[in-house]
Amino acid sequence: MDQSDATASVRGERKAPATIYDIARHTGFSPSTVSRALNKPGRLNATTERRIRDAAEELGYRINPMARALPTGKTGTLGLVVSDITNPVYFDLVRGAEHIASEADSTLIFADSQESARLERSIAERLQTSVDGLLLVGSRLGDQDIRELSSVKPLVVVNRLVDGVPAVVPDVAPGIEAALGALRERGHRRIAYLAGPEASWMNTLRWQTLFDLAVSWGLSIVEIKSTEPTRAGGAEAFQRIVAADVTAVFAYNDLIALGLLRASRDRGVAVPESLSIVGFDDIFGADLPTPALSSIRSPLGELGERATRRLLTEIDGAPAEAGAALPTRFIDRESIAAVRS
Amino acid sequence: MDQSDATASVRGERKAPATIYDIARHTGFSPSTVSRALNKPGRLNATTERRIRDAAEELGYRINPMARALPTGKTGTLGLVVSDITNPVYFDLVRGAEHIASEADSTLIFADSQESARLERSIAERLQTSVDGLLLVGSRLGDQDIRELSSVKPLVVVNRLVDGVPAVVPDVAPGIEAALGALRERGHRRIAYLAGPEASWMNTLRWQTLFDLAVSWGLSIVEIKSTEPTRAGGAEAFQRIVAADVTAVFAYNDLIALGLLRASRDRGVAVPESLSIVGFDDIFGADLPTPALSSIRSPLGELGERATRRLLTEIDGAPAEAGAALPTRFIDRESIAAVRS
DNA sequence: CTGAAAGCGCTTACAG
DNA sequence: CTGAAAGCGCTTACAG
Repeated sequence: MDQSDATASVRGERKAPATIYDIARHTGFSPSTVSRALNKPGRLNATTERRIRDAAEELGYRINPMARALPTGKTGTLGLVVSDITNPVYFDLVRGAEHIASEADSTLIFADSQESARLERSIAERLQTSVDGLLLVGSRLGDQDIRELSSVKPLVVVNRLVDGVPAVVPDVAPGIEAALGALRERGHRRIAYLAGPEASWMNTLRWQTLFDLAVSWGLSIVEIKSTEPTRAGGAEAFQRIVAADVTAVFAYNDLIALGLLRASRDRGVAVPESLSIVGFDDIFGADLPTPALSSIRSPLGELGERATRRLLTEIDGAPAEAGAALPTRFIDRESIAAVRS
Repeated sequence: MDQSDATASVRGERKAPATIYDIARHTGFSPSTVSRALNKPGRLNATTERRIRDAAEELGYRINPMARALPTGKTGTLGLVVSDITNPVYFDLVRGAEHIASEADSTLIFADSQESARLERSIAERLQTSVDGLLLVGSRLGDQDIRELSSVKPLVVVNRLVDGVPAVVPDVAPGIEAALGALRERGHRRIAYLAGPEASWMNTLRWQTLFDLAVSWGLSIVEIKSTEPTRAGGAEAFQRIVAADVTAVFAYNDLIALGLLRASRDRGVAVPESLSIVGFDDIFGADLPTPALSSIRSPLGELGERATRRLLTEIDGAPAEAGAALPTRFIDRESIAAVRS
């Protein structure tokens, strides 16, 4: 229900917020002095600073960030645009970014491109004029678009590499190697990769890394398309997985893996006895089903921290420091087992 | 790894973005005319409008929303602050809000208060000067704080009622009644409510509604505290649930319910045979465990739409239209069963 | 230590 | 239909 009526008491009574001019009038100082008192503590006569601060407090003054941004060019806020704010993958990344942003006294705001490249572009452009820098995670944009955005304001992409733009990505190899190794030890020889969106850079990286390793180990490996990177997409691929006659499958992400897991159970294919499944990302919920999903986890929190730090240095024009690799690791739960002989 | 070097190519080459003055110079018209051409299509000589638009395009002009906001007081953006952006509960709500915002050509930005009232207040204050209105969902703030925020700019609270401020909340009764009814039919007489945060208005509403109904039906009902509204909090409460000697428990939310479910299984208490569990919110993942969680679902998407529409009318100063009730409903999956005789 | 002035990028009465 | 001017709220050289 709406609580429509209670509203009347507030409506229309909104008083214009106090400005530095109000404080100036109130204290007899000039607006310049007020501005200094509020922004450069210690640079003024202590008592005038005191009086101005008190007046500000009394009048309920809050700085107008947009008015400040005009002369300074700095908004004090960072933007994080994700391809799908509704995807649990990004939770830790968000936390990491928040952590660093707050250390730097920047406000972090989020925007959601809802998996649409068109929307992503317009949101990023829009946001760009209102923030000091942008974090683009899981971007669906083309390299050229990203480069153009990057040329107008500091920007760092996460989980993707684009020539000429700062990026931070995890090292997927360790996790994949551990998972594939665990499978090989358990006798698996025929493996499938259930792919993600073709436009996803990360999808290509995962597939390529897995492919190279499997080949070098003499395992057979096939890529199987999925319709969408969701549980529905995973379920939909079930028949094609079965038809491919593999004993184990890597899924592009946990959503797909979860969908496949469920479909397998529903259609009577036992996981992990008849089919081993490993996902990517270790999202919220991966440990919920029976069997719990084994998954390759990115150090998302650190990715978020690193990316934000990178963005901050980019904004300051400071040189970027090289960072250590951010290795993925394999979280082995219950969805893989020895192949039946 | 960081891709530090590739960056050099971009660094420092950022050209100042084009302004309407650049366009003016470029076309020979005045800035006022440029402004009009860009904002009031049709009000100008068609060919001058054409030429100005072409020049804008050519120069890669993008309006500076903050500069525009100063004289107009309108930013064209709406803010949504959630108590925990990492909680799957809000997914549908976000989608609903996005839907309405985009229909109104407003940009929706998000901010996360990380379950901290202090942070929530400062973020809300900060954001308020940069948006046309604010949506506060699952606020941890006191009524008075919310009222103060509401007095400076349009604001609507979601999932909570505060005297004097526009709000939209679901009707929890139908879902609770259906769930409790299902339990009663199956012979349950002793019920527990595993509570959420005391500061949560929604927690109080759920408990109160459940309590009143149980009492009126002659069922016994107890409230059991939890340490936090998470899976860990649910697991931690397991022993107290067992000690309370109830046959069914309602959990404040699905996170708690999921934690309890898992703890029960781990400690050898069969769900639903020995203990029936029902959660709230039907979040992502509720259907994943075995048994799948039965849960009371809010029409979150509609809540988000409704709240955003309400905010928009508040911004326009239009009168609010009363809305129909937004009933919850019971999604009965596998976590409840008849009490063993 | 403090103030007057110019400027950030835009909009909008007010004239013409 | 178009332009000159004032103003939105702030900051920051430049003087004093």
